[in-house]
Amino acid sequence: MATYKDIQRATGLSLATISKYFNGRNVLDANREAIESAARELDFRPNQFARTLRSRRSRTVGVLLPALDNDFHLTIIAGVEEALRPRGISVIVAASPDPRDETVDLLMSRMVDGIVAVTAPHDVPALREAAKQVPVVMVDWYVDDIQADGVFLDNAAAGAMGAQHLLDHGHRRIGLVGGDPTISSMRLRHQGFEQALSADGVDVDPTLQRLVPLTVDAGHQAAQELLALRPRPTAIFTTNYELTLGTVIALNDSGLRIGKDISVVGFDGRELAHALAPKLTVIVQPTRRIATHAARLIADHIETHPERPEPTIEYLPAQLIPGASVVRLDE
Amino acid sequence: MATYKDIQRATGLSLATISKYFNGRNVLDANREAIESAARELDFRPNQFARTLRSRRSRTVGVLLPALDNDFHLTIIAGVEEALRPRGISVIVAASPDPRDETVDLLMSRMVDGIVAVTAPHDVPALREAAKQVPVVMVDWYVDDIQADGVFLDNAAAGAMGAQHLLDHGHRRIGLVGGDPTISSMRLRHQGFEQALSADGVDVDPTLQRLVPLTVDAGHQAAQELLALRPRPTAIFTTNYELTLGTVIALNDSGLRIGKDISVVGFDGRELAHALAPKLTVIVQPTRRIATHAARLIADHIETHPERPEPTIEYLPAQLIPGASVVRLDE
DNA sequence: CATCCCGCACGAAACGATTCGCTCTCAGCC
DNA sequence: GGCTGAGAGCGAATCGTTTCGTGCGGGATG
Repeated sequence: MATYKDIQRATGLSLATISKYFNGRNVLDANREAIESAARELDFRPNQFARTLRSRRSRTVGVLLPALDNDFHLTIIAGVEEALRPRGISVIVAASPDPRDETVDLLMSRMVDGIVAVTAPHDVPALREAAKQVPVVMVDWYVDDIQADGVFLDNAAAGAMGAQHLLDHGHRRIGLVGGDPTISSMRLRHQGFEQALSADGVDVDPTLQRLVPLTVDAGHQAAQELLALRPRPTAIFTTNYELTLGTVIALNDSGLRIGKDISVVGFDGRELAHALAPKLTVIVQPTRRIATHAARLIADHIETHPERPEPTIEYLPAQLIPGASVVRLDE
Repeated sequence: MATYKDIQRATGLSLATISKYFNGRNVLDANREAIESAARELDFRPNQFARTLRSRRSRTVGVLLPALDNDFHLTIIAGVEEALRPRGISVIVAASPDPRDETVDLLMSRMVDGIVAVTAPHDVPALREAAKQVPVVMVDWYVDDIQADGVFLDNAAAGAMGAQHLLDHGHRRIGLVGGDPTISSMRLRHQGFEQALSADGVDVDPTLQRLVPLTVDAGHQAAQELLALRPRPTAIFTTNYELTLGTVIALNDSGLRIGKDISVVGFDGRELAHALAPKLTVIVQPTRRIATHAARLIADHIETHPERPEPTIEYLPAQLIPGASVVRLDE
């Protein structure tokens, strides 16, 4: 690998000038050309590690995740990488299911210039520290008392949207398969759901609700329980993709026909929704755009280094993709 | 951030000794304890960049991908990261849809210790170069004439498996929705399919085959074309997830009932397969295990540095997950 | 015409580790 | 008792950049 020294030998310029060139600062036209041709000749690329060591900037951002086993998290990585690549910023992935802070430390020891954090609560102390040193953007999971930007789905509105759609079709006895309320997004979707019911004068009935871990199996079981109730709910709303999947499987197994015998509004999984017959009506979040926004916030911070204005929190709206899984109930 | 110098100040040891300790080499017990307590005290973590600059080892592997928009690629990232995390190796993601080699160069300039390459043909020249400098493991896409390990699905067997399952159920007129044969995996699945037919004495009929780009829309259209044939194929085999999705949608739209009026064997998408009613019979590849194997090969190379034995190529078997989408044809 | 800047270039000192020779100690052995 | 060699420590050089403090030449200014 060629170094500045090789370029120096070829051009006669000082290392400082060469450095300037590669950092986009002004250099005499003649020198610029000399450097460019030498660099081309030598197939030169600046050594990132030397750069980072000296300048303490790595042009790398870390994506911090609790796990890597679901589509949401994977899509976040993809979106961030895609948004940052054109700016010449690399992405380093760090995931940790176990409740230790060392993952954040790992990123910090790699001198990331910023962190996109889809974090679970256990990482919070280290993350709070990290946020004092580099820009942090929170995604999906809300954390209090932290100097960080955030990009979130408007979860309450998403929950309300699902409920409202069912209410508009005449449903009053609506089952909910929701997630553990210690997860902020799940809590908010649940709240939105209940508020929409109340606003329409429908009593909130806790026996129709199941708040469970975010797995297919848990969703499956929760849906089975709801189906066993008498009278049965006329509709089920699920607030997470895995739960939706479990619910759909439970309904198929039960012999009930979605969109005929029972109505369903699912969450995320546009592809799945489209492939089912009848197509599933779902609330989808703009995951890719969430990632892109987060990446943009980070990149802006990195490029305009010192100034750190007040944290920005963005809420992106969910969207209802109509299928044929909701029956209109005539009174 | 504390440095070796701070530890030196605290312990009175030389930098060389401290370095030894942090590289797992032997140090007197007394010194070991002194360093450990000083490090704890100072919350010390060695600076990765200084390390890498000097030692030319980064404890980082690059994952090179043509895109980040499908489940296979994302799962590869996840699997590699998960397998490497316990070994203290980080993952850096590089994706590039456009036919330039600079992505590989990016990884090399980040001094990755190895590359897991799910690459498209355009990256090949740079990748070949890279393979001379660091261990490379190819995944999914086969590349000739390269000094690299490989982990692949046994694609021919997978293709044969799908065909055989349909043959065993009495199907003779089997439509194929397959992928562009310039993609090695697609070509092999196709070949396996045809060989299974021939071995069973069934003529290969090109009019029943559609080899198209790997998108839902292309699959949708290909399936529509097959359905328009007279006589209609009694079964369709798809050799890729996106194609499966498109085919299922086309079948639903057509009003034909999968598992009654027509049989289907899909590819990948275990979740989707499970949620459909009736469940879809699919051939699935062990994507996560492919990633894990690739990661292990890389890690082994990294940890036993100098020796580079003959390339290892591993083939992992696909698995047939039975659903209820294949009818038994009685003659 | 002397003066003041401004834009660039330059040499040298970091950045924080690893590594290359050496030196020192001490145990084992004939 | 002297010789040998293994094991561990040490100082100094080094990796490839960035950055700081200067110096220099020339156009604008009064």
